[in-house]
Amino acid sequence: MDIKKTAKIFKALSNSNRLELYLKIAEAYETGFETGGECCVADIMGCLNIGAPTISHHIKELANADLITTEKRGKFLICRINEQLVAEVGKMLVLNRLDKNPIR
Amino acid sequence: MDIKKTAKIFKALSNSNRLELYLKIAEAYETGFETGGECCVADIMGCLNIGAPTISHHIKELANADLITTEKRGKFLICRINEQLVAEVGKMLVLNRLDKNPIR
DNA sequence: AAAACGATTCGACAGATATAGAAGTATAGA
DNA sequence: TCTATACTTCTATATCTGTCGAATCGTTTT
Repeated sequence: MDIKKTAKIFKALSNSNRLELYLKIAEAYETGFETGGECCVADIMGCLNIGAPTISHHIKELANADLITTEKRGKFLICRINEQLVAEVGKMLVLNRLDKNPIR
Repeated sequence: MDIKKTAKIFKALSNSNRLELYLKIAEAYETGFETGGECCVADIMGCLNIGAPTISHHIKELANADLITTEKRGKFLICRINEQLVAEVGKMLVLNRLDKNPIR
């Protein structure tokens, strides 16, 4: 993955409210068996202390960084985690020094 | 780990140059057997197209997020990865839905 | 002691960001 | 069809950020 895209991903997670937003979606994704792991904006607005326009803006940023995907269903916006990308980023972060230099 | 601290870590990695800086340090850390995995600012200045004051500033941000530790040795500043924190963040990012919901 | 070197601090500034309020759009329900 | 709901768009603003040049500091070399 290229540096600019990676930085963009981190930037999307660099704001407390946006990170919390992301974690809420991830949580719904992990626990949501029946619901299919979905999460809509109104659910979130209650927990976070920010207005709807701001949430809308944040969601767009998360989607723009490919961290989530969105889908309009009726009047709701459904958010889902982009599982693959998240896994990729997670791997990239972790050092593998110990594998290369087993003695240290 | 608390949300604010986590957001701060991501913010530290959210700028291309700073991320590259971090990766350079990580690289030195991974390959640096003889050197002890250290890395000084002057080494970096060559690769990145930014001035010394900016690098100094970026390093402080990385250190402030606990991603790296620094140590003054003579006129050099030595940077090292905070291996433990990085591993922690990496883990936090990864979803564990599959473990919880093995059927899906 | 003087010069060179590596890094830091300060001040400035253009550009980005988070947020809100007001108004708008589209869908759902009565 | 009217109203309510869920979300978006637009606009404005206060704050934050990345970067630089100039000056400075501490260490090493000559």
